[in-house]
Amino acid sequence: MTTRLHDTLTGAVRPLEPLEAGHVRVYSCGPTVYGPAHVGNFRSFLFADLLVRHLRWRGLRVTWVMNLTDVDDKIINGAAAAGIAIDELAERWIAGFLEDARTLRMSHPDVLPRATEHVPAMVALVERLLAGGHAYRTDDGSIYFRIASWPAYGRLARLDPGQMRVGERVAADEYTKDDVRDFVLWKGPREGEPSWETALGAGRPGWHLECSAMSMQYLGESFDIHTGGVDLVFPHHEDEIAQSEAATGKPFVRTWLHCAHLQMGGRKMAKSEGNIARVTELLAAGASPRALRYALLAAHYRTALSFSDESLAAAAAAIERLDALVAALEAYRSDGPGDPSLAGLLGRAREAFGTALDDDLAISPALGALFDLVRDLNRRIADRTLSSPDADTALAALRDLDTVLGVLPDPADALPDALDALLEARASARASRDWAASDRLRDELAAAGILVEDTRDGQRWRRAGSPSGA
RNA sequence: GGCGACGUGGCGAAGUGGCCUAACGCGGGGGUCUGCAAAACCCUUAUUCAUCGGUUCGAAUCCGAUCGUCGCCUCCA
Repeated sequence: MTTRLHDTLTGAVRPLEPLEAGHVRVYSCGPTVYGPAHVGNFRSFLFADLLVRHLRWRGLRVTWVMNLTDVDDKIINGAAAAGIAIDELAERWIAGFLEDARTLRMSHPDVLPRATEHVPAMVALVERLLAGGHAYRTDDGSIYFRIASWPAYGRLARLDPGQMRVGERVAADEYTKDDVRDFVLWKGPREGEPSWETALGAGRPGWHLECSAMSMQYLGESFDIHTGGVDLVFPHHEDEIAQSEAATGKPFVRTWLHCAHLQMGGRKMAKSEGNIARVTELLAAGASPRALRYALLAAHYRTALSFSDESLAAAAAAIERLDALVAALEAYRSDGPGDPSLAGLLGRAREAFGTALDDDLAISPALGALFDLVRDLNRRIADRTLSSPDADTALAALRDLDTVLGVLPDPADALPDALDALLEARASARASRDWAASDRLRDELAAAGILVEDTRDGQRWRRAGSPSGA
């Protein structure tokens, strides 16, 4: 069984065949660190995370690189507005990004290269393009890529360069270039902007350049998968292909993966639309991190996903269902002989789950398989057909699937002594059938975020997940 | 003006020629269990897949038209 993925360039769903057997190289366009990322940005990061987790779960080695764009117009403007250096602004929001990523349980990329630390590699790339006749200088010290020198331009985005409405919504460029469609590789020095002294002269790199230079530095001139949001298809990735392939003469990326937009209020979530939600704000409003992760992951990556209070609440409820099962399995005790049907049940669930994700990361049927399993396990718990070891086996199976999803609660950590004492007090109150005391202690624990439930195995507890921003 | 995606129950979302009188999650209604509660389980909640027409023995799934929504062509995940 091989994972199949939809490639934007060819429009086909094809089996993933890594250039190096057993080792997949993945590059993901990361954040521009001029402010906090919104959850729409995180949809694309988490979809890449899902991809990486799934490939690793399938036993493949994955090298995952995600860039940090720490120099561009927005950062320059933002730093100027705040009266600080661009480095300072970038540092602040890199820290913010990493914090949000941790909160949302995103796997840590193997490399998080920063653009400002890779200027020499970018300069070298531009030199190759100049030497090959694919780039030219202008009077202000800028260097542009000559689209006319690259006939394949427009293939990724399926745009006909002749039909492009370039310039219509863009004021006449302040830089002078031969053709309005040419894109900048290197921006000449300007007053008040950071500048690097390089073999190309003074200036700073254009945005598209960094991804080509850094991806090729860490993953090779040809690599397996490149991910990003659909809004990067044009011009960003189109330009990356042109400058990379024109420089190396080799195919740049084998498979292009693009996730659709996260929508809020029926429109794409975007700062310019004013309809954004940020991780820290949502958490402050009471959202649970795992519910947020689930909400961003729960629809197929190539379909628009709507985000709302309702979707977050639904995600929180789904997470609660998983939490309740985990708590039930952890508390389950039975000396019974065990359930002979369990192994088959778990095997079929894993099979269905994996098969779904192999099909271009089809998350919906994968979640369907997961929740079918949840119901079947709950039934067995209610019917008490499982043995204690069976419960452990089932829990391990759930945790195995969760290697990919990353939404189950952490293994129950110890409670503070004070709360532990309340639990014990409640247990003895129940033993003496002192319902008033028992109920009062249950309320106290609930107020402390601990949900207590009574079963024939005695009372069991779990931490309350914050049910969305209710 | 060009290119593209999509329209499935109260909401979200699978399914792309017969096993679909349509998965899964959320929500609603009824029930079981329970000291109470919670959780869980059971039953129920679309004879229907934007509309119209066509192809086919057979269509949510293919074709055409119409209406509607969203996205890209510009910084953008």
